[in-house]
Amino acid sequence: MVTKQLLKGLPENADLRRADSLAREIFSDVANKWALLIIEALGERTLRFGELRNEVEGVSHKMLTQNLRMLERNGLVDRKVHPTVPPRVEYTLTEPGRALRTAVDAICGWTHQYLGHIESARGRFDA
Amino acid sequence: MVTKQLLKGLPENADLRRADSLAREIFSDVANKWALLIIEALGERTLRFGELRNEVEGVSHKMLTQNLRMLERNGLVDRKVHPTVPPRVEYTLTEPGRALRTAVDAICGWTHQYLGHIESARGRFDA
DNA sequence: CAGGATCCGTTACGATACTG
DNA sequence: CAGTATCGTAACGGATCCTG
Repeated sequence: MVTKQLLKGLPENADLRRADSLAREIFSDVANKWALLIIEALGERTLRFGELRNEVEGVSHKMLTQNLRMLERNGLVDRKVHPTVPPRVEYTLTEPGRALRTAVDAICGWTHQYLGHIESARGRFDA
Repeated sequence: MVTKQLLKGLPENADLRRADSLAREIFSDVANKWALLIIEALGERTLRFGELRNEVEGVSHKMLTQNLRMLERNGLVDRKVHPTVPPRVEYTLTEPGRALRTAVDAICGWTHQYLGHIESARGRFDA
């Protein structure tokens, strides 16, 4: 997908190329720090905007809304607005979102597993 | 890891907080589009700089070198320079790199699996 | 409380030119 | 061929304003 397909521009591959560019687009959306951290923070829970802001350490108001809109647009999170005052907006991972989360979990697990390994690699490189 | 730890600044948690910030740093390094695409492109193979540039579609010379340095520094890729002329530089995933690749594979698989799902979600959202 | 809009500095990125 | 350096532009991202 992600790597180069050796399509020679044959007409019958038109939809294949379209799917490929769509996949690339989705990958670009999803493969960014804040999106992945938000997905990880949501987990199995339903969280309000403010709660999410507390959970995802370091995220700004702007980045949170921006990424939440993107995730909602791609159908990874469900956004439920309660028409109260003050407003209450809850976010939950959808099924595709939860499916992606298992991959994010793997990355988080990997990070911890190789923490020491990476730290010493850095030490060697920086010398 | 990634989500907020409720550490109250107790001295005995100093190293825990350090590990956490390191984990965050690594996560930020790794959770970016180009890094993940490079890891995916390398796979089990050993590739030269130019080959990698062809495999990772759309990557610029600059982004490729920049991300390769970063991955090398973190010990995810091994860089082997052959002292010939013209120079020949080969890149290979290390064991930690291959471990991370399984997670990247999962994301790629996910992308394809939910492609149609996401496309229709977008259609609904944009309406 | 959620979130849009604006301003503004910082970084990412591509293009180009130059070295061993 | 691989890599560094520079430069100009575009996108990112944070702070701060305002609205329902």
